[in-house]
Amino acid sequence: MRLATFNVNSARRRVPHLRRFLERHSPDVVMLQELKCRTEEFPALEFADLGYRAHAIGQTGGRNGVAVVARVPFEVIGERLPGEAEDAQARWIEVAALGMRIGGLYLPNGNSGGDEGYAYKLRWLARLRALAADRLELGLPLALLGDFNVCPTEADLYPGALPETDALVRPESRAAFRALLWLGLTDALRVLHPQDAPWTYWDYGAAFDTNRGLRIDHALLSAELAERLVAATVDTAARSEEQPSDHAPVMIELRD
DNA sequence: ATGACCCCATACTGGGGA
Repeated sequence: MRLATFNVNSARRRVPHLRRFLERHSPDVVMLQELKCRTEEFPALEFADLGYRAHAIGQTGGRNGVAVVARVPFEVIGERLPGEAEDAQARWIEVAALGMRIGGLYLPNGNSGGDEGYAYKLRWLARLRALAADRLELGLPLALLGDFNVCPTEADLYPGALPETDALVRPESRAAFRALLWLGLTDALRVLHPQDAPWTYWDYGAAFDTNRGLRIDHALLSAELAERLVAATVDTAARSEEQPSDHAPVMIELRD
């Protein structure tokens, strides 16, 4: 079975790209981020003829937004990350599918909004860790897929691509990411490509042609799923198309 | 970092992204 995550940077603009991705790889479940539309504006019917059903969590104002697109049955478990009252930002979706629990997430960037913007990012990471710990305690096979907005190590960005003060590489961001791994989660792309894990994001402009990117979209797997992991890839074809997202899809394959 | 991106919206300029 194949699971994927794709930050589309506008769901409506990226319908052709997502359709081509679905046709190329036939993933069973795809978690989307940065819909940049309201729930009712998500183009769910654009994928129905390919056999996919969708559930979107949009947001007013053209910000954030996450969704699941799947060709297998799924149940939506949650639409907001627990732990913070009145969090209006659409950054989390949890589904039950294929006998596992799948979290789709769009972590706050943390570079805007000053100190409070970065504090919100760190709180979000702590809330994510608490949720993951709970699901693991229940014994649920868990996959966390999404745009984490964290380069876990210096190997996860083109040298000098970001200043040391950037919220994607700051020590507190990386420590919070490691704290997720300490729960027993496996970074799928890194474990299968220990020396040469590919980027998942390239800034618009010359970054893709010169391959100066970042690895910020991740698939973290609980132990039983990591034992079934046979492939983890970045679909760079999606990034090389016309009018692409600045992210490429990350896909993992698990033994049935 | 953003003249040299892109996307959205209380739009013809500004905020957010990473």
